[in-house]
Amino acid sequence: MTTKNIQNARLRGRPRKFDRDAALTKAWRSFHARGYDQVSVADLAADIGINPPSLYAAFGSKAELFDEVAMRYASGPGNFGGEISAHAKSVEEWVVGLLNRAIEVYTQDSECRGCLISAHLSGGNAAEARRACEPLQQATLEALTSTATRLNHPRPKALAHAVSALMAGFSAMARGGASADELRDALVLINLVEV
Amino acid sequence: MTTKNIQNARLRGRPRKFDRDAALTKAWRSFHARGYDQVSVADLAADIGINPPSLYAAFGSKAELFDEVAMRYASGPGNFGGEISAHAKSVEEWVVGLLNRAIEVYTQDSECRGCLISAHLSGGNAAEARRACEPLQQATLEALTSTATRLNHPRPKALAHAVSALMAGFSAMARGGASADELRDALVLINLVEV
DNA sequence: CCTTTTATGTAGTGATCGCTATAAAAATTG
DNA sequence: CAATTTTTATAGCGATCACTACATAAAAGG
Repeated sequence: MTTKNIQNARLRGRPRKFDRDAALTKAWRSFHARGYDQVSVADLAADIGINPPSLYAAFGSKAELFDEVAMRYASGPGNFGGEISAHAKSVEEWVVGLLNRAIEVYTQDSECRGCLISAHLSGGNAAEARRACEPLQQATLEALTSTATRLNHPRPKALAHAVSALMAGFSAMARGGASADELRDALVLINLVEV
Repeated sequence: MTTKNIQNARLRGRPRKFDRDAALTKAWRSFHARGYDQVSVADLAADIGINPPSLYAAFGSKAELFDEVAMRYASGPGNFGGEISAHAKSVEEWVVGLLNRAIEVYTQDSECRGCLISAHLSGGNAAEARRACEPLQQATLEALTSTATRLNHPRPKALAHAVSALMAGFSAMARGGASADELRDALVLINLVEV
């Protein structure tokens, strides 16, 4: 490590023509909207406004690009539960807040509906896409269990599975075209009991 | 219609080498296990034990084969809710019976987990597969609404959406590897209120 | 200036995709 | 038997896939 990898360190060669971060956002939207298998490398390159060799130089491969997109999503827009979980004072407040927020997030963008991770795990996508999403889904399940434990729920793992199932269900419904109102109407009928 | 299309009427040409019904079952298992996009026509033909031209002669195209598989599934193993809905005497009995049965069905076959229809709607599968599943999912939602109405639930559409979301969630969890016990433990924490 | 380094655009690679042209095989019909 | 009908297997179609070899362009270092 003789040369520092500081963000704005001027690199030697020809400067990159495109913004790597904006490219990741474009790729994310395509993957989220259509799914890993339905987005070709040519599609991605065209969306970003570059040619395939530039995409490979910047991201390695389609699978590695998806890895990066999925991790970015999981710690960004897909992590809406983090703050809610951290501030919740009771199981009821937590679960109601989380599920209502999920409904909002899953329906607010008409192109990118539902959860990117859930969609790529439950559907029939390529093995490399599922492999990228599995640890992220596992981390979410562990975070839910941890919060349920902190809030003194008697069965934290079962509650985490219940919340996870509901979020996956809302994601699937949202991707199938259900509106936020329809999902909210459904949610008010669902109670998660404490024993 | 001079010649009757009776099932066992001897047809003229060379007899078919394979059993069409057994072929549909093989195709169903492949589509269910791996998803429409991950199963090639060559895969299907090899599973059935025939060559691609025989598959096209019998089923028309990959999309039409999937159509037939999906409709067969929706009126067969995917229709486990029909009997439960017909016999239920109360909303609670109905919903609990339906969801427990869904957990069984979605986890009993280690290769074909979850719901074929839900998986192809929520994931990123080809447009032709989604198009085949949409009316089947819609029919299920209408059947749920109808039963909720018959059982005098005050908000039948909302309850149908809630039950549908839970089933889609269990399907996604099952496809992600959740066990029947984990899903049952989650289910006992979920109550669907009547108002 | 020249060298080095990195990114770029053109133009492909081999593999696989869904699908089919063609002719032989296997049955019924007359 | 020959004619007709349908299925079969072989072989390969054009299109698209993820990916890359190659030469050039654009920057920094010396």
